[in-house]
Amino acid sequence: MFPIEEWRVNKFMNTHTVLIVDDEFAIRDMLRMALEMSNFHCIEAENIQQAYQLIVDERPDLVLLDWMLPGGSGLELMNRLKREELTRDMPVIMLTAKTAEDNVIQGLDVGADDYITKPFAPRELIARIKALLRRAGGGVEGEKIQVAELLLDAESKRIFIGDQPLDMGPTEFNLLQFFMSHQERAYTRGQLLDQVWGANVYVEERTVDVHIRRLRIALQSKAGDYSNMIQTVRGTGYRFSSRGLI
Amino acid sequence: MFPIEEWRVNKFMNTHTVLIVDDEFAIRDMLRMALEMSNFHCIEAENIQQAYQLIVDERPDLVLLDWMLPGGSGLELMNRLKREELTRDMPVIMLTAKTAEDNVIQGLDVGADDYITKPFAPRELIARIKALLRRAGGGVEGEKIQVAELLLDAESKRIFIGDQPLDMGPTEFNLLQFFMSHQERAYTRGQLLDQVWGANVYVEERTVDVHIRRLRIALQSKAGDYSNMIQTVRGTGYRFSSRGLI
DNA sequence: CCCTGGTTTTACAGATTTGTTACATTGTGC
DNA sequence: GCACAATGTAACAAATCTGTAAAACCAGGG
Repeated sequence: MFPIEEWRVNKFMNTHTVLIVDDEFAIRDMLRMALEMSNFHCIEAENIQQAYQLIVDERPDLVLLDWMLPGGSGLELMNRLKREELTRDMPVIMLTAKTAEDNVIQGLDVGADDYITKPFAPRELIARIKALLRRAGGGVEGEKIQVAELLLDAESKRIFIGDQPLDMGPTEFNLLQFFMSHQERAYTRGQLLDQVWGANVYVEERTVDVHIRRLRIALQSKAGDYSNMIQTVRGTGYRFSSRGLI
Repeated sequence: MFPIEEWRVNKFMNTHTVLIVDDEFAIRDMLRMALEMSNFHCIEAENIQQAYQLIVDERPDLVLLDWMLPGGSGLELMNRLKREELTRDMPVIMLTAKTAEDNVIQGLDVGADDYITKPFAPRELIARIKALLRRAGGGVEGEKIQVAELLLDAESKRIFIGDQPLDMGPTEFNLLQFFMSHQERAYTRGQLLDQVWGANVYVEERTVDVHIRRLRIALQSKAGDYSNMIQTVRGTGYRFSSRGLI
């Protein structure tokens, strides 16, 4: 396989992806600067359409949304995000230019999770982002999920059975992480692709099977065999379940 | 979302209908080619009137709509679709050309569920269509129905007696799901075929008997025997009842 | 530029599910 | 009790789905 330590050091380490939505290049650049300083990974959009695509495709952990955008306010996007199941609980911070109190109230009303008025101190922005991410679940510190002796540590990106670390690839890890945080529910291959790979990536559905297999293999270790928690749901897809088979 | 019958039919036949709206024959042809390669069923319209007609008549699963159309832009159709209850949930992908002129509208959110700019790779189009169909149809209610110790968990697609999961095929599961959500009522074989198999599916009525038998067998487990809840209504068909047999 | 580890595609084998048929059994009205 | 219709059963071949191995592909590091 591969040494786990190594890919842990890549750019996805324990970084969160933040989508910056603003039409002014200068602002985007400034924000990117500030965020990357604090180890966030940034993607940018300059209009609503681009933003929506990126949100669906890349599933950022948080959205920084400018209130004023040409051709439809950020409010429009906001509504849309809150309307759809897939994006409903993605945290959004609204950027407002002036301290018009109405705007602030409106922004909160539509479902923005927080707001910040320009100009602002980078430290404040970072603080708010971290707070939101923490609140959104998972948190910057990384989560741990345990089922019986099987322990997933999101922060270190490792899986243990007891205290024996398992060896598996990044995709297998992500798959397992998704499964362990969505137990007892059957997912189609398509849904798994959406959730684990990201929407709109073009890969064959059968690819999922292959990774499922590798995950199952990885879950069989001297310390214990948890491979039967990854269950096949014939005609549908797969499911993670700590309850017995059949 | 979609009426359940429709969803089932599509699922069963594994073919979705896509309406292509574009005034240029060449484009329509190209799109049709790409789509049929991936097992989609295509219908075409070259103007808004035709398109609307087809949408109402044939209820496609998804609409591919060109932005530039003679005699009223695609925007017009878009608005209409989103305004009407009947068509509001129909996913629409907007085709936009990447000319400077069109950049003006780039930022506008007209309510399309996704956008793709010409020229595009067929693979990308297919990927986006699939993702969208998944999102549209994926709102399946995750219900749990319990009768005595018998528990149907739609989300995980499993049946339990107590906490012992049962083993049965997909068709048996669907059959039981239908029965458990329509208890105390007799259905003819024909009705069951319509409801569980999907409308306009050609299978012998006696096939139902066979699946009823398989379901009954599945409902007999060490943990309990619920097979007598599937009752024969002589001269009519079958019924699910939690009250005892007559 | 090649290596290397990881991912995706592909092809095929094996397993399960499914619809049908033929035959057995049951129930009903006479 | 008989005849007949309706339903239960078992077996089978076709269709589908999943598991698996291996080849093709890709990106990053030397």
